[in-house]
Amino acid sequence: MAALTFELQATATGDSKARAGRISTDHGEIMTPIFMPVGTVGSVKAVTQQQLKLDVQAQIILGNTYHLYLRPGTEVLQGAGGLHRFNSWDRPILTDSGGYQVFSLAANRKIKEEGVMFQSHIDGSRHLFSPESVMDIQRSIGADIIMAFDECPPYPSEYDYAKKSMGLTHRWLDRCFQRLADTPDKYGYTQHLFPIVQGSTYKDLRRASCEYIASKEAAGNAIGGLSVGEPEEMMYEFTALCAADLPSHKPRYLMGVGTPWNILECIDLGIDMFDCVMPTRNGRNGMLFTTQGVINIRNKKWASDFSAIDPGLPAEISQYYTKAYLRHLFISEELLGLQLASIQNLAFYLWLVGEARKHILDNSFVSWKREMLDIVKQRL
RNA sequence: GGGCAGAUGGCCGAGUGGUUAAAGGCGACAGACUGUAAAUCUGUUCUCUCACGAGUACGUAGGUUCGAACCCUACUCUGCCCA
Repeated sequence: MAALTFELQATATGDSKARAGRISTDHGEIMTPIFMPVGTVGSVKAVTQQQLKLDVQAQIILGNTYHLYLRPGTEVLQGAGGLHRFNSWDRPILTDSGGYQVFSLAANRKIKEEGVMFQSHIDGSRHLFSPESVMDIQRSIGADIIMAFDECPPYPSEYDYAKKSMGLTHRWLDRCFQRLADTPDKYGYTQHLFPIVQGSTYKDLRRASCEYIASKEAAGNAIGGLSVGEPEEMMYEFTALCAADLPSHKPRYLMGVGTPWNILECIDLGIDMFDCVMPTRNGRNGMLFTTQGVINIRNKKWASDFSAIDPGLPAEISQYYTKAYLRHLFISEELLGLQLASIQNLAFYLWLVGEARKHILDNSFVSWKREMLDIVKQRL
């Protein structure tokens, strides 16, 4: 079937590097810039697939190799005919490789040249993740876009460690490409590997990594190892550096970012794809992102606020339910609260990137972004 | 009418002579969360003070003691049992 293609539709003028584009996959199109809801274990927590389509307007969602490998396991996923059929999501899917778990499960793993020995967070059992096994697992999951197996070094990292880690990520990348070339697509559509730039917070390493990654001429390129605790300005600095060094005719994916203002800034720097747990996790913890600003819905001030959750957002639930009711749901630990907050936040994120796209297309991105930043950062 | 048990901070509940403004839980009030080990985690929660610190507080009133939430007496209230 068709290859993954990227059509660059517009680029902002002046200092802005923002662009609008269209990614075509065998499961449909993705209009960029885009935010991708995270559905680690094959489920965007607390949100149904119907809600993702109708309320959130999600175009592509994520899954995670490490988590899906542990549960339900590749046998079940293959039996289902891949993750799309398993979770009934017929639009594009991207799977992260487990590289982030090398970082977040640091206490339970050991990194070697061959790969990473993981101890399952579920039952403590030991598993080896190698570039080859991770490609095989992602073949079984069947995502449209699959990520290279990388090491995401912590911040801060010593130069020597960052350099060695980057080298390892690059060698693993070669093995990922090789394995992918050696194995067929399983479900009749094409899977595309995105390599990941590393190099921690060292400019020469980041440049070298970008050069190496770009030389692979992959369908799209990702920037990893950022938003792991470094100052926000530093994250922007390295995003700018990497975005400038990665090819402009391929989508650029900034992994794990971020807040609404992070996303606006990074769109400005030339990023096309984002993912982050923030809208869902923070939503479940009572933090709402709205077109008016940020709300902690558990705060007493909302107890008798009968205005809509977010009057400025087109999503139905944002209009239909009130802040006071949503607060009540949170205080009462009603599950519906988790669902409404998650949908609100995701719908807001998708609205935000959609608006950004509109303003890039009609060449008004820069002034719109400036106004939007102030609103979106505001604490209500 | 008699017997027994009990009364602790918004609530539940530990404490039975000094290191107790009083454990713990709940509730309440804030904060954190960035390729998800997260419907999670952290902090505050008698009054006054930015703080140091001071003042009040373990049913009520009195007493013993250098010192009492803790011991004694009376009273009030609550629960259970017997009439």
